[in-house]
Amino acid sequence: MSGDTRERLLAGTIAALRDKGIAGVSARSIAGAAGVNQALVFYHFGTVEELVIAACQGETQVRVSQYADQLAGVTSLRELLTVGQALHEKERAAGNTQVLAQVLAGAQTSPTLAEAARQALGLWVTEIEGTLQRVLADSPIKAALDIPGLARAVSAAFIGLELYEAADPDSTRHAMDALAQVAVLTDVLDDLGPVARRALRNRLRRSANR
Amino acid sequence: MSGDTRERLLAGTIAALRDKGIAGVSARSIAGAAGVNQALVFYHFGTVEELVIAACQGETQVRVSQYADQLAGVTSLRELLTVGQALHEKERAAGNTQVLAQVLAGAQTSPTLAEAARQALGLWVTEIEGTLQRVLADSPIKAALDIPGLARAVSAAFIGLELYEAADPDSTRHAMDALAQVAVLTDVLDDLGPVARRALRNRLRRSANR
DNA sequence: GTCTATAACGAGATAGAC
DNA sequence: GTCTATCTCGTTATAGAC
Repeated sequence: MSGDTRERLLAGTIAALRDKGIAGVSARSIAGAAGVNQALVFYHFGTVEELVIAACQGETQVRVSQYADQLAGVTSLRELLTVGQALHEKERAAGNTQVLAQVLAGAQTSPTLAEAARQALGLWVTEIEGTLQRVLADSPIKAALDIPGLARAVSAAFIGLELYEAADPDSTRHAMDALAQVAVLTDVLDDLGPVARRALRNRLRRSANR
Repeated sequence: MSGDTRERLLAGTIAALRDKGIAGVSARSIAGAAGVNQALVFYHFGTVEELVIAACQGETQVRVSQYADQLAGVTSLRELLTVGQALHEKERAAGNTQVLAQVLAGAQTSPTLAEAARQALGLWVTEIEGTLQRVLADSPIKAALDIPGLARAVSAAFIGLELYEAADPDSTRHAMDALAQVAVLTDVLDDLGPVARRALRNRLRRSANR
């Protein structure tokens, strides 16, 4: 039953990454979590690193597509933040953002791991970028913002928050709340009257030229 | 020459953490980077983990106090972002934010490492929080924001960006630029005329009550 | 495809000479 | 305080029985 073993190993890798971090993953810890023999890691994936890469890719694809529908329904920045927070909660429980964060930490050492992390994060970035583009389509602040860059900043910020949560859960909750307030602020900006709107546009033009 | 060896080991730990990540640090790799005998790790610090904790604490204290002066001179959010970017660049070159990120990644496994990361990040958070408080003292957006939470979010975001940079340097640069634009936006908000200012205040009050 | 056994090596940590 | 030598264990990875 080869297919089943492969799946078990992939799931076991996610579990090991989540529970022990990048420094704690090994063929043995993965096999233990998967409930299979250690040698099968090498039979099916060649090296531990290849297995980690495969698990990270597969998991991220599943997760991103799972949230694509919800993100497609978002119409404001505040809604986006709400979805983002729900996402963060679920991901935290399932431990998948942790996986991304740990692979990213491991990417420091290994170029192949770095490439895998880049691609996995790229999936999230694409999704967020599209949503931002749509949500801000009619906003006066759109012209002032580099949306692709913003999507990348948001993605990176979530990774940082995920890591931070392990060290200081209370602080992380505060941080999430603060981000929600920032989103409200931009909503307010979006919602100004025509006079303020014009002032804003001028002010932005001045800033851009400096 | 005990003091010297301790220093070498602490510096070697930073270097090892920077170059090999949390998964790659070991008594041997640290001793190699420090140019001392492997057994001295245990003589001076008991365990590898204790050494990592000591190095992280010491390095962060030095770094934070090094930037305290610059942060004290900041008077606007945009300036803060500029200082932040310069800080990020220098830290990147010296590899110290990396150290924090890697320790944070390792904090998943070890409660003692988690505590060390919490304290180290707390030093940055305190500094940033104080600066934000000062910079936003006269701002209409101050009331709408949870500044302690914001300081934590900013700190976590920088950690995420630091990790991201290893995997995708170009994207990270874009993200940093986008963040600078967001700061400009808040500066604009700060700089509105009295009419828009009042509208903003009302709008924020409504948002807060929802 | 899956298992056991094992080779080869690096890890943390300690004992003891100097 | 520093070194060498060593113990014990966990690691990757492979060979070969089933």
